[in-house]
Amino acid sequence: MTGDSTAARATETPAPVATGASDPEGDLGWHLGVMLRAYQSTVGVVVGEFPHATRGYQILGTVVRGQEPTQLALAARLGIDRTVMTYLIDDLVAAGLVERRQNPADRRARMIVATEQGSRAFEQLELRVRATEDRLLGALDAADRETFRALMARVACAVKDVDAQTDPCAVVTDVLGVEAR
Amino acid sequence: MTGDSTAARATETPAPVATGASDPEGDLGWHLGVMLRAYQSTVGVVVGEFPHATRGYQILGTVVRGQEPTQLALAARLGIDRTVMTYLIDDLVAAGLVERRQNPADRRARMIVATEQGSRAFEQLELRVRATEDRLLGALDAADRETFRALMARVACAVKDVDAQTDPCAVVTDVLGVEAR
DNA sequence: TATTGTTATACTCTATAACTATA
DNA sequence: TATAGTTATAGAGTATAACAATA
Repeated sequence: MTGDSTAARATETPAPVATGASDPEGDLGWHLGVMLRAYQSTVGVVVGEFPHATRGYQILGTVVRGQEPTQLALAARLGIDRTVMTYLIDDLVAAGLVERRQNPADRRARMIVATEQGSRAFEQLELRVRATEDRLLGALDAADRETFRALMARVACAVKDVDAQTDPCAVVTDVLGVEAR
Repeated sequence: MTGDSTAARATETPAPVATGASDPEGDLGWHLGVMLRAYQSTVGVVVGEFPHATRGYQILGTVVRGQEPTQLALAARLGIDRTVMTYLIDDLVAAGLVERRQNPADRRARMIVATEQGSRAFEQLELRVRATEDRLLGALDAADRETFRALMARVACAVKDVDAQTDPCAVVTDVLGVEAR
């Protein structure tokens, strides 16, 4: 539907093209929004069977990888309020995907670990999610896609560092090594 | 439900690094979330004087550039519900940044145009926003940053096309339904 | 006293539906 | 009948504060 809206633009302003920096290419915020909405409406559907869709998937993924085992660390990493994290974990536990365990080193903190079912479910879903992500990046060929993912990772990890919430994109090394081990 | 979940994945597993695809580098959703939160907490502060921060800024930018003059088109482009757009425009009008005008061709539709004040405010803010965005991409040198922005634009525009909400990233040339590219 | 997690409350944002005025 | 916009209401999501348990 190409609406030939005649006489759209009002009388005075003659040149809609704005100053140099004003090209849409530079609208990073808009690009981010578009991508996130697309992500939610595609990946979100794929992981829709999970308690909280993309967030449940991300939590489970972090847990399966053994990163950030405590609720607070999970919340910080995923940008979720700790009071919200309680509910999310509740639902993941109810679904049998993760478990709360006591940390002998710090009895205040709960360690979140994936159940067998949770690990399997995540493994299966992850492939589909990756495929969906790739389709999301369909405008790029394989090489550009990898470049994009790498640049994205660098940016996100640096940002994470700036925020100083938790460790940056440190590769997973050891789970319980926070205190013991 | 719970209870007899047998030894979920406890201390036995020494290698938390998961299967091939499971490296954090590939977690596009997490990267997107990190970036968006960083965007909101940096650019959002810069444009904090605007009625609705980043969204007000994005709306005003779209209007200043002469894209999507009607509220519905604005809403579709920015992924905002049309009932929400009413309030947002209300506040932008109250702030003297934009105006609602009658479209003589279709008296149902309102055309949103930027006021002088709005255009000036946006021009000034855009420079600061761009600078903030660049700081957000600080992990990348100038060349990588441009590459990233370009790839991002390609992805977002293709996604937009898939969603078929409105026209894709047509370069702004003319408001009157001239399609670029 | 500070921290982790939980709960309850309140607030913000968004979606749903109904209504108007135009087409 | 369908579309653009507005308004009102309800819902989901989120943050704030108070609390208990532990450090």
